[in-house]
Amino acid sequence: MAQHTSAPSPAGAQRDLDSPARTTREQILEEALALFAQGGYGGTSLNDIAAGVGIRRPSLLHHFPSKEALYQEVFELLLSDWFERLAGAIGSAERGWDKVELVLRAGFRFFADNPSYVRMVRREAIDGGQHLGIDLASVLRPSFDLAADYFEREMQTGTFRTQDSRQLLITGYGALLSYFSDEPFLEGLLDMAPMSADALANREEHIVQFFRAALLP
Amino acid sequence: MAQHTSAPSPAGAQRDLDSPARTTREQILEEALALFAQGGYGGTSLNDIAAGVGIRRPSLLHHFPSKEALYQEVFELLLSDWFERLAGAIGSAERGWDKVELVLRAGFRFFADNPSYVRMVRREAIDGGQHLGIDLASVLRPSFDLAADYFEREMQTGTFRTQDSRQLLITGYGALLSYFSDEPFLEGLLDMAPMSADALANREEHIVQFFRAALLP
DNA sequence: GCAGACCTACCTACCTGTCGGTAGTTTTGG
DNA sequence: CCAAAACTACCGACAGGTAGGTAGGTCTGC
Repeated sequence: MAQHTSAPSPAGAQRDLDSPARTTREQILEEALALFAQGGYGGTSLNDIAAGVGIRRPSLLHHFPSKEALYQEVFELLLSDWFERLAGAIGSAERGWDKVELVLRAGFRFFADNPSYVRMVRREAIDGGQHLGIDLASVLRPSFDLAADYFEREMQTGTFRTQDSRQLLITGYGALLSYFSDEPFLEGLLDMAPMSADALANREEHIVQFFRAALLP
Repeated sequence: MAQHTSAPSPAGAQRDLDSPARTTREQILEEALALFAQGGYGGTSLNDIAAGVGIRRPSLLHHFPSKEALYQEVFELLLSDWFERLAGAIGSAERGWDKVELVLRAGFRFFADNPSYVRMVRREAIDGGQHLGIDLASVLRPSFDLAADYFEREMQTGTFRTQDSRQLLITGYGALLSYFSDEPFLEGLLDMAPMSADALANREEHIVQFFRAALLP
């Protein structure tokens, strides 16, 4: 809330031209995202983040009042990116299985593009939102309920097999997120790097095919 | 290694009679499991663990040489419990879907009985085994490969639908673990407590039914 | 000249692990 | 049989290190 909207740049003028010239604030957010995702809240020090940006810790604290405030802002950025990216697929006019596949693929690709997001969300889901002012579950709950309603409607018309829609969503959540959040572990379980283009294509097709088999009568 | 083999008890005499009278060492392991699962390695201090047992930190370090050694022993205990509990289901003589259902249910119930185990494993999977001498993936890999072989054989005989067996296992892993590891998050997403008997029964039936639908032709 | 960005130096709180010592029990040997 | 020796379990105090956060000064660009 109360977006500072990139304080230093005059009025958001030519931002696309000098895109590599990010403000220090943006660099901090970027570095913080990567490190929080990698090491969690407690496992990441402000020194690490500052060093990654190339400044000292007090300079970082000039841009953000505290570690917790920085973490919250990273998380808010994450959530707004998430909603923005999935809005198209969710709001699409498709029906039945086509829409599910659309959302599934959009989610998968978003997570593949932003594995750090997945790891941060997963950590927060495990911890139960200790470092977060906002409650992750209450933010996601409206979408969750809408999705459950969608499945139930399609089940009643016979488009999908009848089953517990919320359990289905939880399973989908687990299938989508686990691959990215547990990538360091899967790395040792598979013969190929989980984030390679080939492996990602495999995974996406499997998920789509798997859910189609479970949903269509 | 170099097992001390329960130093205090004289010669392992009547251990079953005074089972509630656990040794301090056992109490430490128990408390450490709960706290490591809840807060992770970095988020748990030896003071917290010692306080939970009712002793001071130096006394705890009398029983374990270091925090890392304690963590490793907790994890080894976890893994041996895991293998012991699932050995029956995995070694069963059943074939085809019946065996999959057996293992699925055995795993589910083991995790339901030991949610702390799931949370510790999940944290380790995310972190990639930073605090562990052993590598989780290499320990689990033989079972993983055996399971993949099993699925592939059953697919070739037409018992199961043909699909990527390793992707299938990863999806099963995600479906089973996520429910327990992310319980604090799911608590806010559902209307019932995820670990209540009703909710657990729901979840178990969903998983079994879901995988049956995806596997059977 | 002044505001924003950055710095060094410092503070307090907390962490793990060690040291020296104590009380009580077990082992040993004469 | 019993006292000396050894061992177990515990503790308070401390050392060394790192964390987040603050105070105050310097530099730079408008």
